Order: sequence, then C-alpha cells, then structure tokens
Amino acid sequence: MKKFLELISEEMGKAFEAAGFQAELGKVTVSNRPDLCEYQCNGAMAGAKMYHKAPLMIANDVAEKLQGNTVFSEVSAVAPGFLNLKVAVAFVKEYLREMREDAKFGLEMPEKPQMIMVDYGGPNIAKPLHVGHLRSAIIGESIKRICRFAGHEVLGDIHLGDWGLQMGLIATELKKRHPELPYFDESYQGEYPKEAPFTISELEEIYPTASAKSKEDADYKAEAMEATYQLQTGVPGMRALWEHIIDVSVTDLKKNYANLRVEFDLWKGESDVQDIIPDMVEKMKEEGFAHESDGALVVDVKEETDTKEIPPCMILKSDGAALYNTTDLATIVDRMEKYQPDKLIYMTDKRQDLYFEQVFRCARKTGLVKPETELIHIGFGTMNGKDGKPFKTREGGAMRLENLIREINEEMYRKITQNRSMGEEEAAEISKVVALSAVKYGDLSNQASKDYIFDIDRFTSFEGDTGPYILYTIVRIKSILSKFKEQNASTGSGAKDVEGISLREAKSESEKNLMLEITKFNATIEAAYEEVAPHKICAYIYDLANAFNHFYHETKILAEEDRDRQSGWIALLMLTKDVLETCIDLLGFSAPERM
RNA sequence: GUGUUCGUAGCUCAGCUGGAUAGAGCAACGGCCUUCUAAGCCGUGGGUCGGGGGUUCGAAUCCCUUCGAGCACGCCA
Repeated sequence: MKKFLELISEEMGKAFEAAGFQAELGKVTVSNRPDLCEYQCNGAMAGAKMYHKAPLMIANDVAEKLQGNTVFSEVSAVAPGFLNLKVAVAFVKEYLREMREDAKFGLEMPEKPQMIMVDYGGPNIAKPLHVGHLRSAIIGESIKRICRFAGHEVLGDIHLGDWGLQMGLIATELKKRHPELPYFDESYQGEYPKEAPFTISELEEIYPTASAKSKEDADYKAEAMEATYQLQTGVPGMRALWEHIIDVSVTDLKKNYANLRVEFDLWKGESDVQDIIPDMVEKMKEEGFAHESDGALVVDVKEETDTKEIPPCMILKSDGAALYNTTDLATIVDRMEKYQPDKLIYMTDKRQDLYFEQVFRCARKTGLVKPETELIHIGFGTMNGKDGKPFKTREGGAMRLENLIREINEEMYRKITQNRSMGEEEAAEISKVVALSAVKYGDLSNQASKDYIFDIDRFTSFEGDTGPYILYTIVRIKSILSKFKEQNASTGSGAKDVEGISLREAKSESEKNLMLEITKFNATIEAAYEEVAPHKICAYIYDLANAFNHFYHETKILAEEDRDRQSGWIALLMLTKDVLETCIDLLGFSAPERM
C-alpha cells in the first residue's frame, strides 16, 4: 500500500500539472502549523524561480485546479505561497479501511527479500552481563525485529567471546583447586563426565580471581597461556572442559537474555571460525593484499578520497597470533559461505567506529564480500548515570545487568501496588512487563548513536514520554474493548460481531486527528528500517498515544447510544491498539491486560 | 596533533534531505474524577537553537570560521 503522503502528493502533483507546472512540485508534508491546516505543500515557492512567476500566483492556480477534488476537503493558497490543506474524512476512512485488511497495516513488502544478519549482544563467556551489554541487546533486538517485519529474512547472531586467554585462565585456576579432575590428566582415556565441575556462580568467581592472579604472577600467566594453547590445539581434556564452560555459561546467558525478551537465532562465537583463519590469511598473502609492516601482517585500507589517515587493518600480530580483526574477518567469510547475507549489521559501542571502518574496507578490498553486500556498523553511545558519567554502581564498579533489572522491577512493583490493588503474584508479573517497557523505551527513544542518561526515576515514571505511558494507553483501549464485548454479549448481539464491524468517517477533530496519526504507520516503519532508527517508532507511538488519549477524553464510547457511531469507534480502537502493539513488539516489549 | 561526534527551555530529549510563530516530557503554577483505568486530560510561564560570518526570497537545518565537550587514532577487544 502506498504511503498516505505519497497518495496526496500524487494528487497535488496532478493539480500542478493541470496548472502547467511540473508534478514534482506537488510534494505534500505534514503541516507545521496545525492551527492552520493538516497538510501543506511548499511547491509553489520552489517553482517561483523556475517559472518566473510569483509563488502566490502559482499557488492560486493550483488551488483552483483542486476545486471539487475528493481527496482534499480544503485547499487554500496563502502568502507567501503556501498551499494549506485538509483531507476529506471519507478519504482518510478509506485509507484506514485498507490498512485494517493488510497484515502489515500498509507497509509494502520488498520485491525481493534480503538476507540480513544482525550481530549484537557480544557477551563474553564466564563473565556476567553488565550494563554495557544492555544497549547492544536492546537496540540490536529491535533492529532485528524491524528488519524482519519489513519483510526480510533476518538472523540475529550473539557473537560470543568464547576463545582466547580467558579460557586458559579459568582452566588454570580450576586445576589449582581440583587437580584430581580427569580433564588435567593427560593419560586419561575414558569418557569425561557429563556434569560440569562447577556452577555458574563459581565460574563467575573463578574468572576474576584467575585474571587478578595472572597479573601478579608471571608463572601463573604462563600456565594459563599454555592451557589456552592446549585448548586451541585440541587437547581432549581442555576441549571437554571448555565445552563445560560454554555450556554452563550459555545456559545462564540464555536465561538473562530471555528476561530481556532478547532472542538470538545463532549462538555462534569466535571459536567457530578459528579453523577458517589460516586459509583466509594465506589467501590474502597470495593475492597480494596482505604485507608485512613492523613485523605484523597488515592490509592497507587507505583510499584516495580520505580526509583522514586510516591505519591499515592488522591481520596477524608480529608473533603470528590472530587478533579480534582476524576473527571478525573470518566470521564474515563464514557468514558469506553459510548464509549469503545481503546485509550485515553490527551493533557495538561507537568507539569502535574506526575499527569497523577498517574491517569493512579490508573485507571489501580482499573480496570477502560481494561488491553489493552492505556492511553497516551501528555505533551506540554510552549509557551514563545522572551525573553524565558512565553508569556505575554506588561502589564505582560495573553494575551487573541482573541487579539493574531487579532494582527496576522492584521499583515498578512498589509503584504498581501503590496505585492499584491486585494480588501479589499478578503485581509481580505486571511489574516485570512494565519495567521492561520502561528500560527499553527509555533507551530506544534516544538516538542510538548518542550517549544517554540512564535515569531510573525518569524511565519508571508513569508520566510523560515513557514506556509505561504507552502501555497504559494500550491497557485503556483493551479495557474498553473487553467491556464493549461484555455489553454486547449481555444485550444478545454477540461478542463475535466485534471483528466484523467497520470504520466510520470521523465526526470530531480529535477523532480525525487520531485517524491521521494512524495513517503514518507505514511511513514511520519504513523510515525506521531504512535509517536503522528505532527511536522513530518511539516518537510515533508517543504521538499516537497522545492522539488517542485526547480522543478518549472527549468521547464517551461505551455510553454512546448511536450504535453505528459506537461501532465505528470500536473499529478505530481496535486498529489503534493493533498498531500500537505491533510497534511495541518491534521495540521488543509487550503490554499486559491490565495495570 | 589529526580525525570524528556533538552543543536546542532549569533538567532530559525531538526536530536537521531548508519553509510560516523552534516542539515534547520532567520540574513550577492553575483547572478537570457520581460517568469507558486521573499512570490521564486541558491550560500558564519558560529559548540570542554555543558565538560569528556566508549561501538563499527563507537557515536550528547547508557551507566556512571560532569556542566548548566527548570519543578514536597498528600489534586490546
């Protein structure tokens, strides 16, 4: 379905043509003077120079051609050459009617769906999730959902940090504590136990301990490096132990991400692509892309148009070891082979902007991706505390994600039980749902690339531009709809009729305004998809919720005696609710039945 | 030093592919609950869009310059 603004722009374009001007001038935008009109067209002013004619005269000519037009109910040309417009209620109603029948509410599907991979999350095995992982998870999840809704095939990959020295450190510390375990016995021939010799909380304690020891004790570090080497060369005991570590850690990660309603399609990690590295590096050397520089192997990625110095992309350290770049490049090779993505989207901290520029250029130059493969890095800003500095616990450490979430849940529980009376269990359930909306909306309503201030009090507030406000609006609608069904059932007209009822033309200004907000859905989602900008959806649903609440306040729906008008409103409410719920699903949260 | 992002109301943020009087929320103040959830709605006050130039009929938006802040700049990830 075409976008609403497209349709009325086309109509305006025809009028420009009929008046002897080019149709392109007929571009219509939402009015920035809602007191004067709903929409406006500034084409007359743009055309003034082109046609050597006063803008107001052009506008008058065009307005004349629109007399009796069925799309616009009002057209006026005003100085210096604006065309002020109102659209016909019948036209709006017809547009919404079509939206209701479309599964995607009017969003056009691509002719050829793309294969898109979203790389987000990026937690490290055996390290607890902390607030630094929150943005990647929230924004990445939303982008994944938006791409999918836009009609593309999408895979979200967590990209685990599951290789390298940290594994050796854990193994070393474990060996100190439990030398009797079979993993450390090189002559061991039997099967290794199925049960891991540690729990997640032990694992989370072992890693920092080992890390601290290695910094003070050179022998300890050497041992850890040896263990890492053993793992990487496939010594069976180390391999078995590593699998336990992955297993225990991933189980815990899944639980934590599930609490955030974040789901990955792929749980791949750095370890999955290690085998690809040697061939990839060899090929880069053979084809002459990689050369030695200060002992390291690098690929130059400078381009002539550069205004800045772009350092080369390093492939191997001077000791011959792989680095993060190498693994990332190998991951690209792996993804291209297995999934043939058209687009790769990476979510990381924006401090890695330059790094990804290097990696992307290297991947292109060395032909790891096709020329048309899109490589996108979304660098997000830092999550700061109220003081504007990176978010920390009161003690100054990195706050664990679990603790942060628990704190917010508790705060929300306190507020809900203060305002409503309901059972403890229900209140706890609802608290979780609302708290998640608070955190996610608080994050997503800001532009991803900017730093933002994480303010629990503000996000969990039930007032203003917040997740809870959006949910509250949805819950209000649900409440009316369910009461309407009850009413219908008791009067014998039957609740099942509800789905079949249709929209009516708007009678009041607030009703029309609500309808006009709804028409913006497809354009909003398209923009959010193309610009990879979930915050546009937040801004949209905030406007939509406001438009609804305004309408709600001056319209007594259940008390309405004119059945025809009432059912029209019910249809409008259902559409409003569906659009809002579709949007919050794209943001990664949902609304409760009541709150 | 080079590059990069940013600077909009007391605070937190939109708006930036040029358009009329720069918008929200919070905070402050004043109204609206016998009636569908007042977690709401309506209203008042609050701005040299960091400063200065330029392009344009028209600039928060585009260009230049300047001040200020953050971040990044080959063997970490």
